Amino acid sequence: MSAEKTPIPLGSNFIRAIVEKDLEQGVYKSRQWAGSPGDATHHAAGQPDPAKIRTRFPPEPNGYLHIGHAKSIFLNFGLARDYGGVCHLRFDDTNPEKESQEYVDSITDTVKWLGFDWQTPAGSYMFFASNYFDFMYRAAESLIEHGHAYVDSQTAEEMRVSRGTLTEAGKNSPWRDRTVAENLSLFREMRDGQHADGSLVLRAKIDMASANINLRDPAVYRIKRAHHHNTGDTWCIYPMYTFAHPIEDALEQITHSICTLEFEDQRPFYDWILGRLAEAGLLADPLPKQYEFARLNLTYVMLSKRKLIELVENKHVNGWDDPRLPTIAGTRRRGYVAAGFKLFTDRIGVSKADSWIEYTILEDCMREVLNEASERRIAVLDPIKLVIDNYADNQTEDCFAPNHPLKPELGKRVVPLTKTLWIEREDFMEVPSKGYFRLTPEGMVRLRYGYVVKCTGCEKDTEGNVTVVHCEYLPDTKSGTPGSDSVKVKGNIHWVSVAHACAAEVRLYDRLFKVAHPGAGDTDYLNDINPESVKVISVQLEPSLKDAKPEDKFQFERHGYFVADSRDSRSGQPVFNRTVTLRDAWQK
RNA sequence: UGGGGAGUCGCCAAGUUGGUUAAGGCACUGGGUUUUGAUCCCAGCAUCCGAAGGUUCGAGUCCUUCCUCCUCAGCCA
Repeated sequence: MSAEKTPIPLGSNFIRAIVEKDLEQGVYKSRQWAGSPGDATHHAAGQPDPAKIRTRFPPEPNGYLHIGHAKSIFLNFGLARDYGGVCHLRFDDTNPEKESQEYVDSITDTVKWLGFDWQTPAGSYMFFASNYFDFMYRAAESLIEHGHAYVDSQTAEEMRVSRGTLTEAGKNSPWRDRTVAENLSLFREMRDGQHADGSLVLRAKIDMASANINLRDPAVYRIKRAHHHNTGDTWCIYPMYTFAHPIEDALEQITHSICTLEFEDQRPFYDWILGRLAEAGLLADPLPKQYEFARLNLTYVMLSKRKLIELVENKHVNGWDDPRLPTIAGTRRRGYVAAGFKLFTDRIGVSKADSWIEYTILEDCMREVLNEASERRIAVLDPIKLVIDNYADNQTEDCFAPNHPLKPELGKRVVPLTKTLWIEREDFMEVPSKGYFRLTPEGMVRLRYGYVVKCTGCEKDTEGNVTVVHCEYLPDTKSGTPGSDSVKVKGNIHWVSVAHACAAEVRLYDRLFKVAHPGAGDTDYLNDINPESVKVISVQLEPSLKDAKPEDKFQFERHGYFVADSRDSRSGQPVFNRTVTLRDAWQK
């Protein structure tokens, strides 16, 4: 082999580099897997883990997944797929007040739709943090027994004050030195419901003077009488995320625990918990490691979970699957496709730099896969009549339109031509602007898949609006016949026979926000909502579109990609949503 | 003013232990093909890596100082 530089693989990023290095050094070789999550003894009785690495996608079921989650899903599932590993879908359900089965269902739907499955020949990899509550409780007692945790009787407010500030150390709680026995019995009383919500809290005993505020004796268990969607009323104490998460990862033998940047400060605590539990023999090396990457920011889009909930609950949009929303459910209804999200995540990469991705990148990704995948159809969105004056009144003629210009194997369909057609209002200009090459008085244009026609004039209403355009066709120019292109024209317009057209509703969607960074500074993001984010219009479709089924996707030639709405389409009466326009070098 | 991060072309983003012409994608600009002003093809597009010093034969990569941005003070995740 020569000493050439090896080419950088496409999609290389710092996390893949870490995984490759770990694999090369055999860091995780000694891991055991017992077939299900569990503690050190559980896995010790298992087999060497057939999965080279384990990652996880750990959503809290308190909302719908959005485009930012798609980035994380492709990262985690993609890593597992590419390196002979497995990715767990794990519901991080440690706060019963915010979580629900509805959200669990929407999340599983979304993950499946994006193309991933936790059902494998080796078993199911869907887990719930709440199924580990028993172990977590045991881990908490272990911490107490080893002097690493104590029950604090301070109020939340007292705790806040004694935590100190960013620049001043905190003060020890007066309850910090309770004996192990006292802590243990108090903690058991907490579990047994003998204390009021919020009256006591279990805290890790680390260092109230730490420069890292997250290490100033963080809370690990709180009393909260709430019904849990999975464990019901079994518990009245629940673990905090910072305590629970590393444990969830360890029980599942996760190797690479990937999260977003805001958890970076939490990593020392993540390692601290795991270290203490390993010392106690509850967990075994090698322990999971946490890595952080920059979350997705998209221009013109709101990806804050809290604000998304607000938009839905305050009816600024129509539900979680409103096609203007960046939820996966919304984008799906808009006509976005999983392959487009895959392309998108590959294209934007993964790094630790805060960045804003231009929304057009996502749109381009959708165009790219939709162009390849979608059959073409004709739709006139802003119809005016075109009358071919020299065409026989009652004649109907078949024209043949290819279903996909790049895929002749997809065949052709018949579109009927008659004397009176619908054409786009914008395809005729009485006084053409510079460079315009569609229909103009005296001008010639081809009726796509039909004849070349010569404009002869137009009719207008009293306000001067064009109502009907007149033309004459050139009989020897029919598409597909010999010599049809003897007359060269630059313009090419689409049309639908008035007698055959199917009238339908189309929703033209635009961005939900009119500014690149909604709510930037201290402004209210609600003021940045685009009042024209949706326009409902009545259109004329070619006859074959009448039978479109919900979620059928097409390219409406010269317009863009459209999808039959999954909620409002009826048999024989489809409603279409515009997914994204075609690129247009003429306008815009 | 504490801790933890990040700064490479308009937007992303590769850049192993310093090694000689700074990947790639998107956008953009030219040109070609085209019965979608679409697609596709071809070409161009950072003497420069937040700034200033320094070490070195050689620095985006090492050292020093500085600047900017993000993030942390929930019994949320």
